[in-house]
Amino acid sequence: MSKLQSPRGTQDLMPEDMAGHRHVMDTAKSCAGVFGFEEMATPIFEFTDVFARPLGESSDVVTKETYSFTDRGGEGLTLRPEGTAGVVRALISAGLTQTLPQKFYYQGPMFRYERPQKGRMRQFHQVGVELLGPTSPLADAEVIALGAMMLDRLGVLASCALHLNSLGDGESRSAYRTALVEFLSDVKTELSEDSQRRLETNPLRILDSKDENDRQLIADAPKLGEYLNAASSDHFNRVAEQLDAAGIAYIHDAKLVRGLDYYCHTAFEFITTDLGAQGTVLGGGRYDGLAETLGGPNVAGVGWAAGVERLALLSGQAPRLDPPLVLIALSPSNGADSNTDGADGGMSIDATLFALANTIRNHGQRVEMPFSGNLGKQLKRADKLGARYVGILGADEAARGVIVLRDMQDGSQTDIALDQAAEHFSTLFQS
RNA sequence: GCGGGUGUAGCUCAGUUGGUUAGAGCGCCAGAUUGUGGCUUUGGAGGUCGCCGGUUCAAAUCCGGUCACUCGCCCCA
Repeated sequence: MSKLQSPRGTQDLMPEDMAGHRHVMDTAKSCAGVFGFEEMATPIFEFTDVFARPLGESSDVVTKETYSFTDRGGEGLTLRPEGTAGVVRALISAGLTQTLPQKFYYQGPMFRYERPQKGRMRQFHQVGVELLGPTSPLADAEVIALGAMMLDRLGVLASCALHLNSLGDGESRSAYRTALVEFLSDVKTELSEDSQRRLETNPLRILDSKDENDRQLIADAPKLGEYLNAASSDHFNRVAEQLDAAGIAYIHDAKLVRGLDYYCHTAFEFITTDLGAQGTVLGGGRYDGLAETLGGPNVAGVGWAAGVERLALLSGQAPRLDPPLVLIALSPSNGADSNTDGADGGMSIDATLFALANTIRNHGQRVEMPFSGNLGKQLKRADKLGARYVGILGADEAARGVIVLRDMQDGSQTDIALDQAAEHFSTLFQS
């Protein structure tokens, strides 16, 4: 439409959009706080290696979707495509691996060069939590419970299903991977084009192929669950046990896999049917090997990230500004019947009103002062702002030392003594 | 990266087999009401029909390209 548009896959967050984002972020932060997760932030760009190694050199996110560049000093940098790698890097950088566990909440923009769709942007926003240190299944359950609480507070949990699976530890996973590749290689030519490619790059991904023929072939494939070693299946069972105890419903989804290489054991996604193809609203899992991959000590971790845009789309109306008190000044130029600059030595009407507004604002109440217009126009403005009460001050009232308080609902007006106006107006909004 | 759909006023959309001044509702501005909002009523502003090119006496309408949005695939939050 206009020639001046934001780059593809980006969007301006105008107040009504921002209100939705803010609501999601505030809700996430407060839920995280209840669980003891404190907010932190990492840079929006990192050395490219921070993402390339842990996410998988061959993963799509790294090979085709990053915004990477060389800065003026010759450093290879990448705009973060996700949050976990940066958080773990920061943990190591700060030496916090000595004082575990650590619980972090974060929020901010991520960048992936993808074809935009509803709920999928090139610059998008995530909220996320990371619990670093514990290997216990309790940690997995705690993190999932936190996610469920947030979704519930946002009113979207009811339309989501929690899918849960175990990818097993490294040993289990590579054993299964070998078995799966062996099985699928025999029927390779029958697989869809995409899946034939995935057989090379990320065979586990074939499990959640949407191709009907693929699905039939997969039905007879070896199951991941059968390849879990004792430690892995025990871990999974204990996570499930905790969720049961907490009354959190889930679906054991043997086909649920993760796109990023660093995941092991628990993998989970909250999926909705209300967003078309972009149904995953919150996803995460355990990533015990990540810290070591980055070159740090062996630190276990589990966490998730949720898409702010997607949650905002689902969670409906977000709170906006409170209704204001509107103060209207009438000066000669807009209809008053005498001058305003304090012939009796007092303050002008504008100044009186401005001082009053400041006092009430200091009490935390929103006050709006229309900048111009006659009384009718200013009242119209007040109505549009959603004001319940309006204060009107003209030369008449100033001379009598009062201000008119108008109730916009029933149209009634009363005089309030000017020297008691601040207190009176403030109490109007305390209910 | 691949395939389908859609681009007309600030917003939601009409616009006939190509035909002369491109419309509606909502919103916006102003008047009726120069110290009283909503409701009503009257009037007004606002469009190079996404952009570029082609066909034609004539293009919002047909054709090609391009950009954007959108749905699906891919990928993922």
